Amino acid sequence: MLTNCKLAHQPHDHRRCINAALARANDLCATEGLRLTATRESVLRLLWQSHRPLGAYQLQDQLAKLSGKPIAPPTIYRAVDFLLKAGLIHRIASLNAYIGCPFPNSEHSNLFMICTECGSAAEAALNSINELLKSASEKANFTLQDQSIELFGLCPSCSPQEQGAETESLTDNDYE
Amino acid sequence: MLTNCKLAHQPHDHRRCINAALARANDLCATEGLRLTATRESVLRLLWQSHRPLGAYQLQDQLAKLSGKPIAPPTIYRAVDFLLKAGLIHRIASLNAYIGCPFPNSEHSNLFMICTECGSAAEAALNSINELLKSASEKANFTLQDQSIELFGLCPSCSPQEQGAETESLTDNDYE
DNA sequence: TTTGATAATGTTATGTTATAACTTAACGTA
DNA sequence: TACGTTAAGTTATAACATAACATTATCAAA
Repeated sequence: MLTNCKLAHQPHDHRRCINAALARANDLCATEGLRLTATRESVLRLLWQSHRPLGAYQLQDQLAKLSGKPIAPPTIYRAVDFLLKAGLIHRIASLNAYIGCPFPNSEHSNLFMICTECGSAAEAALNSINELLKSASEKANFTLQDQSIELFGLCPSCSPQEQGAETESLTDNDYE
Repeated sequence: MLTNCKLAHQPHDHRRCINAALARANDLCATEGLRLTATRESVLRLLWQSHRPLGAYQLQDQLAKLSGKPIAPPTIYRAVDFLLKAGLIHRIASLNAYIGCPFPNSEHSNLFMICTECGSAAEAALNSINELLKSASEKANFTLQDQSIELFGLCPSCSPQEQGAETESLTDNDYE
């Protein structure tokens, strides 16, 4: 399992997340001949500022504060569309919100663990899930094109159970 | 796998679907002491009229036509909320739309196969998926409360591949 | 270095989905 | 009947998203 659970659900220094995300974004744009403009970069930064998914109008407010001038919704949606198409962020449909992708170059499950208490969300990629969904689709003669898996519950920090249990079986990236 | 794939994705007589759904709804309401009022029943009927998920404002239009008088959004949303809480319908977040639940009394996976071509949607319940998601959550110390799995692709009727392949491995309810 | 094509952004308005807040009607019970 | 409860009507608005068109930036080719 590839995931950013530990980072996403626990307090930590986001600057490293942000820098790593920007480095990945710059790489990708250089490779693909895309332009990471100021607005797009700001939106990506904002999404990495927290591990909570942010809605378009939250992004609008924050970007307006940062830039000191009003920002219109289309500006936000354009930046978001660009980042979505580039695979740098994801949309979480049940929240109408967006979140940075921690491993844009890897195989995806589009699986998110969303904390109903604190709002944080972690992404995970799981081959076994992908295979299971693929085989279920085949059995149903359904030509699978895309998937979205949203799990709701309590993140480690918000869970009532003892925090002691370590998540040692996870391959947790550090993204430095 | 418990599913209504065959029915959902192929043309058939919806009257049996509707009648079966209403029977289930009446049963459930009798058991739980809930009221299936005229509005709620109409919304449930409309949702079973097609196997396409319908949005709130589609329901509004259709209900207005049926009743011959304008219907306000809250009326629809109240009926939808009631049916959701009763477990008689589901919300498909990526579509902002609602669909009847074919097996309200069974274990759920909240897994939908949504055709990007014709818009039909089938529900499936799969123990193996539920177990996999449960164990992945446990590994991440995530206390799973709820889940939503939305698969996008081509239903059997819209798939380019030969239609001949039978879905014999499915336990497909007929809901009569 | 101009020019012209393309990409990105600004701007205004509007479409779409969902809910708040308050009022009225209908139903069940004593 | 009066009362409590649940549902529905009504109006307005919040929240999310896009259409349509004008303007500006970018960059390569003439």
